[in-house]
Amino acid sequence: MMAGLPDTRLLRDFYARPSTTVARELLGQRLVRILEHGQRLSGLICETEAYGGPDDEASHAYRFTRRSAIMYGPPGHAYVYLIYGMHYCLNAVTEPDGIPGAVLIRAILPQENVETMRTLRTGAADARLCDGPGKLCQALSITTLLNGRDLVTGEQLFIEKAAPVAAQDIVITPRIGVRGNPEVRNRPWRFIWKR
DNA sequence: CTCTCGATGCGCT
DNA sequence: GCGCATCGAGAGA
Repeated sequence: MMAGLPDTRLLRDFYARPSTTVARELLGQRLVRILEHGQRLSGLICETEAYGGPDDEASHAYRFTRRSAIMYGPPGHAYVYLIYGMHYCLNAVTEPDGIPGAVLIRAILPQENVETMRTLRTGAADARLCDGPGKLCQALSITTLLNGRDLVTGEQLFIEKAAPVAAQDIVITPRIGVRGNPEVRNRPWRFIWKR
């Protein structure tokens, strides 16, 4: 970025906080993907989930493995993984370096260059373009090629500060697809922006 | 609208 | 070899 120009990108300190705080505050922020040919795709984040470490059996970082290592590393990086052999999921790594955590981005409201997203998601109705973690990755052309990218300094994937979301417009529920003991299952770690 | 089910590759035990 | 932080198609209500 050019010195002297206003920078709206979320900075390292934003991510270096508890995962639940980051998950809540990511609502309303703008996820930006710059394609190889320079086209800018974006959408406002409207659904997130927080994931923890060894105290959270629903999290990949429940154990330290090669895949989950990134969640133990410095905040503000992308964690992208393949699920069910065909869909990708995008997370932002949270918590200070050494403390595991991440926020799964589950849905966005498409904003810029929606025509391109439609091309990447042929057959999907507009209302269904980006309303799931695998869907938004397909719409924004996000794959494991972007795993580990720095969201604070990178050029192809980052998050910009946008209008804050009022607390009254946020619905909080347990996370989707989580099994295991009820205490973990029922944690209110899913955040939805109801517009 | 709801429910069920198959696809498909890889990380981990 | 098992199971997955999912999606879309198809059936039924």
